[in-house]
Amino acid sequence: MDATRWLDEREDRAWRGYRRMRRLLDLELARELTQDAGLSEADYDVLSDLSETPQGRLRLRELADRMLWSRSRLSHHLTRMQQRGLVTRTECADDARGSVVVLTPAGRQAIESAAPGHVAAVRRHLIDLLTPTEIDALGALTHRVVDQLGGRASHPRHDPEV
Amino acid sequence: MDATRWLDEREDRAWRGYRRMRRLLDLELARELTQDAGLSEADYDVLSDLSETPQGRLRLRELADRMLWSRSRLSHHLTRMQQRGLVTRTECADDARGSVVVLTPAGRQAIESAAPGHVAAVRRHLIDLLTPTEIDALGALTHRVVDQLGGRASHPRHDPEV
DNA sequence: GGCAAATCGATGACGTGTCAACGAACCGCT
DNA sequence: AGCGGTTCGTTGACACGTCATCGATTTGCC
Repeated sequence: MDATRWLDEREDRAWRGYRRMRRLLDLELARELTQDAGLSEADYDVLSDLSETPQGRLRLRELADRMLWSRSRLSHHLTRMQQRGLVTRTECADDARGSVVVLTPAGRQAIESAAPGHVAAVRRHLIDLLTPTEIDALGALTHRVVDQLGGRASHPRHDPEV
Repeated sequence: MDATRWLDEREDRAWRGYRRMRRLLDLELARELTQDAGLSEADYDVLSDLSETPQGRLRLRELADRMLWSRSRLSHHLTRMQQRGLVTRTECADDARGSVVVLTPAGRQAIESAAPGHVAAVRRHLIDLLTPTEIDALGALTHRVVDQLGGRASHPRHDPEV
């Protein structure tokens, strides 16, 4: 019994479009970002999240959760960013296991000078191409999907089982 | 003159939602795919594109272009898939430089048994969560963005300049 | 207090993607 | 036919992500 409900024409169009947009948008934004600011998207996201905190500092675990990254990935990536002088690691006061990621002046400088161009690129290639209605629809739809996928769970879920 | 037009609340909601959905949806679909079919998303896409051709064969260049992959990436990936017996390489009749990727019976078997589950997952986590209006909006919006980014161009664009 | 279980972050091995470079073949022009 | 420029696909080195594992600590429970 092949009861598979394949995608109809409209669904297929949406799905293929989504995947294609996903790929092209990523390539282009990454390209402009490295070219204009010497940062990867990963770098940008780390710096961005850090700069949104009052102190420019976050517990490693907290940062990983916000970004939906594994701690391992973040740890590796921070090692590289640290070598470039964008962030530093500090001991965590209230938990001797933990470490705190801190934005360096150079890091803050980097994100602040990269942000305007990046936002402009996001506008140029996505936001400004949509109608207000579409913006709202996209916001609604994506959040619904995220909620359904359990947006709060950290990423490397060891399957809490049932 | 900091004339940067930052994202307003709605735009920000759409942009963050998109990125979060992108990440979570990918993780979940990849997880189910490996678990249920022993395939990565990359494997699935390669097999899927191949199986959509009448002969189950495509010029390497052609496949790379369709997938928006670099030839290098595809070549590396095919080497691995070939070792697993999912595809083979054949010489190209009308161009001695080229090679043709061919779906093996095992490869066809793999995609055919993986497809129903994958489509079901796409429905469960995305398509079936959207209203018909949203489906159409998503289709329209993504295609517009893709067109604007020059959807036809192969990926490693050596900037045709101007 | 004391002990098992869980959490935190780092690390090494490995799979995968990117980039630059290459040889081979094709194309267009003379 | 010959020659330069281009395209095809492969390869090796390197950057990045994942997974399993580890030591150190914290937490929960008795």
